[in-house]
Amino acid sequence: MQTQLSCIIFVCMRNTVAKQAILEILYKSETALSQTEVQQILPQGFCNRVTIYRVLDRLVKENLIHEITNIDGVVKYANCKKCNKNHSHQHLHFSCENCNTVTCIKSVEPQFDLPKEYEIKKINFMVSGICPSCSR
Amino acid sequence: MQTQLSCIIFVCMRNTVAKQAILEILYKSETALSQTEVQQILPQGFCNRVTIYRVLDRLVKENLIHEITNIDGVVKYANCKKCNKNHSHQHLHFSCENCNTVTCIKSVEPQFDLPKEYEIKKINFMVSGICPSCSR
DNA sequence: TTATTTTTGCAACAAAGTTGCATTAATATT
DNA sequence: AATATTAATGCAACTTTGTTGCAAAAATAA
Repeated sequence: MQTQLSCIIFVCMRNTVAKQAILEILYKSETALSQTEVQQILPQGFCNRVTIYRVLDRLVKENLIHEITNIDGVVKYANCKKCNKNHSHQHLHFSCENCNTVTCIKSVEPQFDLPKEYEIKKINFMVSGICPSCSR
Repeated sequence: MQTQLSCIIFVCMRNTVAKQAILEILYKSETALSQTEVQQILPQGFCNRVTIYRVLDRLVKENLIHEITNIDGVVKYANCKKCNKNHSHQHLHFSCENCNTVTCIKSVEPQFDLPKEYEIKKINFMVSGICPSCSR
């Protein structure tokens, strides 16, 4: 099974209305979105909030989106449009205290060396402050 | 007012029993601790959990400890023993999926350049996986 | 068209964290 | 040393985020 949606091709997971809608929202969004924010964008009563959580989980597993834990602890999701193929997600994320948006800064990948005894599975590089639009 | 406690000198905040105990726990700990973990170390019924949250907040304001948002969204706190004087907290934190500990790796400070339009206030560099003790 | 398997909705729950307010404790003042 | 002041605490109630089990519905496969 293989289905085409606006920007990308995906396989494996069932192609439900909820999945299509949520994926489309994330691919159109310039910023990372939380479950709550996705729900606010979806038409009222479109689907249950648990469904949104579950769809987001599956999209992560399929490497179509990635998870970012914001500095306030809330998880946000961003599309993998310009992410590296290896899905390390080492790029920086900026969280604006003012407008409360989280943005992927895919051009900035902080470099570091960790002793090889550490087995790295996930990276979450988060910087918060005031974003360019809010600071002018 | 100025009081001496085991490792450091602090000013300003009232020197309560709860504060002393919590600060001491954090200065003796090799790993970052959550509110829940601090509570488990304190003697049973030592103080209310809300008090722990509030003491932790105040210790952060006084730059005696720093906040780390773990990859699972839970906030942990670590002492500032070997932190830079500027309190940027740019060092890496490692979260072990296995033993669920978060450790400051103060010797590793990932480097990056962000356009100056971004006003940086907080840094949260988090890497998760398997720590050395769990991987052997 | 039917069988199979995944997805969804619902209700209930859990964990982390916050708030308001009255009481208590620390510090400052006299 | 006694009292006044202000900060810290306890308690109860609440909010938000996220999770789980299970029956019903929807996708896909046969």
